[in-house]
Amino acid sequence: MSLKKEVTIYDIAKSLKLSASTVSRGLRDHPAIRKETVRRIKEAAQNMGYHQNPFASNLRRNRSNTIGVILPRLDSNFQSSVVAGIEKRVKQYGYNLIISQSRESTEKENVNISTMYNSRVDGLLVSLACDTCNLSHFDLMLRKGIPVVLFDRVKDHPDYQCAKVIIDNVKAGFDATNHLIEQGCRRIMFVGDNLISNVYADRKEGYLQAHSTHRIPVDPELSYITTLDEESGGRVVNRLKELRERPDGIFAANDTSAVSVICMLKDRGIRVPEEIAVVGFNDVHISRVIDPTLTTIHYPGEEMGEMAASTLIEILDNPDTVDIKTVVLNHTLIVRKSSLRLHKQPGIPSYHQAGA
Amino acid sequence: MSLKKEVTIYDIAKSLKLSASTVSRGLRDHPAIRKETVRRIKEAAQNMGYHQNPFASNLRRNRSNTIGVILPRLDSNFQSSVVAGIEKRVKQYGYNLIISQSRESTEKENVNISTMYNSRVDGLLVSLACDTCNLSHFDLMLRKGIPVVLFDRVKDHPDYQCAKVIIDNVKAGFDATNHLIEQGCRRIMFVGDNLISNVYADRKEGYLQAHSTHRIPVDPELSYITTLDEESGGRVVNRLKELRERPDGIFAANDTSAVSVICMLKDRGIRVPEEIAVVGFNDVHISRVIDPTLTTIHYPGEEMGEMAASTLIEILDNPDTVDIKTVVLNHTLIVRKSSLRLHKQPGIPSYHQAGA
DNA sequence: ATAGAAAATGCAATCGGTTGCAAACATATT
DNA sequence: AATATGTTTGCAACCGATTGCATTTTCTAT
Repeated sequence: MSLKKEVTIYDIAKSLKLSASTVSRGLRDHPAIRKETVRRIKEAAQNMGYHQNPFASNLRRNRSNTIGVILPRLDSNFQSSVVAGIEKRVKQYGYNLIISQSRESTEKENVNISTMYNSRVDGLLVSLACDTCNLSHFDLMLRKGIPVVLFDRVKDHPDYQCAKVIIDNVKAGFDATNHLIEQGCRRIMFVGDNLISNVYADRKEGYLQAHSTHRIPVDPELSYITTLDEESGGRVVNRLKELRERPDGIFAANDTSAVSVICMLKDRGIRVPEEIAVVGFNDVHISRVIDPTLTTIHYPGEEMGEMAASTLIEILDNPDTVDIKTVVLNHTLIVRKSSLRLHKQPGIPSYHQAGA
Repeated sequence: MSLKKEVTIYDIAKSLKLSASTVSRGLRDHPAIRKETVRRIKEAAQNMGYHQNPFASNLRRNRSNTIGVILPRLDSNFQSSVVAGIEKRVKQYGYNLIISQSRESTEKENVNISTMYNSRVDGLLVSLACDTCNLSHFDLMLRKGIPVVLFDRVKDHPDYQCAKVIIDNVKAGFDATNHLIEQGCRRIMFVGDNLISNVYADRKEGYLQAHSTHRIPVDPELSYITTLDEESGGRVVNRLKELRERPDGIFAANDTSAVSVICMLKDRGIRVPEEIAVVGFNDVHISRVIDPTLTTIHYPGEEMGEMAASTLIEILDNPDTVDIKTVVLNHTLIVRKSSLRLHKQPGIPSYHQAGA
């Protein structure tokens, strides 16, 4: 297929009457090579159009310079901005990225791990599938000492420590629910996905804690678990009919669901926030566009991606000295119209725009 | 770092008292190897936990089994669903994926191409940055015979044929504009991004053609070029004030912009669609959620990704016999409320839900 | 039983860098 | 001038799989 042969370090060596080792070292700025020689080598490489062959290099060094990413889905607003952040940071440090989606299935996750393993990734960045209940399928990696950094959807491994980048979902769930309570809601529905996932379990925990802080009893009937997709609103609204008493607030654990809920409530002629106040989670673009605009928890996807990537790269660069940490990023409650039932109070702005 | 050494074909060979060549051939089902031997080899490989070392293999075969993807941004609804489609198809055929974003800059695009070249990708899938006006930075790849498949945002190369996967943007622009005209609009504003990009230029061409078909004069003042981001609505609405006569319809060349426009129009108390009808492009989720729901052009992102990947893989598998083709996917006009100014006519449903 | 063909396996070179260690060269010290 | 010390460079053995060609084994036909 290709006509021209690739230029190799041997070609450079020959043209400069040096050995391949010297060229190899020169190109990587090895201190033992004289500066002048390094200059000549790099100049020749430039002129001859040399490109390092990563396979040869990786084969010898037993390293791939590649980081693998496994996440539930790429076609999600939030997750793709995380990937954008990862890509940005990883490129900065000269790593490559290979990406695959688990489509929320532990089984596919497992297949992806094998693929990543076979591609000899140096490290892994993972946000777990919804129904992943333990990390045993990562043992293959972990036993080999390949670092795994988890972000957003995380779990603990009984034997290995993994670095994590998360937000405080309990606190965030608390903030969301607390806000609804302060707005006068007393029967608040929680809409979450699979509680195996830390994000939903923790958000629910925060929901419960807010109730107990305010000494408001929790009606277990008001917790509703369902796939938080674009159609979830219909299911939530149907569920309302089955309840003995209608809720006056809904805390949905993601914006997609919250938005869908608002649409369906409006469809049924239920006023938001007057009859039912709604709070979502994620602060994706759509929450600023829906009418009424959606009160939600903001957390920084791109930053989370960058942080996860930095954390992994730090581990790769200092495999022995670095300590495995958990980074907790800040979240913010963004109050918009979907939850505002009180008149504005002086000094308390009723409407915040999301930062940046 | 890693404790256990990897199992190699030499280990398998030793345990079976065969040569490494036979093992290598056996694992790849070479016809010269006796079936029984193949079975034994594969069994041993399985038991010993053998994983092929792709670097050794790639080094020798001068192939990477990796496909590179370059696109403007990952954190876009549409583009991430394209990637989802690519990922799905590429995995099916046993290829790896490396992904990078140009962030709409030709310069970054160029850097990405170099990186991809250095990683020795077997082929490239590209959606061009907005300001990319020619394909000369791909010469490095093309001269080496590395196939490049373009999707969505495409261009022609004077010397090399590249396969393409697109929609008929002229026709789509026509459909959108034609619909507005049929709804009674006579002064239709076109909002597009950089006309260097085929997608915007073609959509505008369709806009013009629709006018000429209906013998409606086009007021050049009504074409407005701006970055089609989440803030574009403000700029569009400001622009309205500068016009001698206000438009009665707006065709925005993507949904993000159309949605932003609707929000800003509502803000100013201008009724949609009664005073100004709006049509968008892409049919992203948000267009079903905004009030009024957005009339838009639907086109299949995931399918486009799958198609682009299939096309590339076909070229890779038959480098000599395959012919370089352009695949044109279907688009559909999805009529929703943002453009509906006429009373419903019997037999013509006024509201379509997007398929699937 | 045996030549000749066909099938199965092995040898050894190769892909292109990397790296421990030895060798060559340069400079400093006495 | 000779020794010691430091600086540069080269040798050669890898890393693990692939592949053209030679060799061995097995099968077929006479």
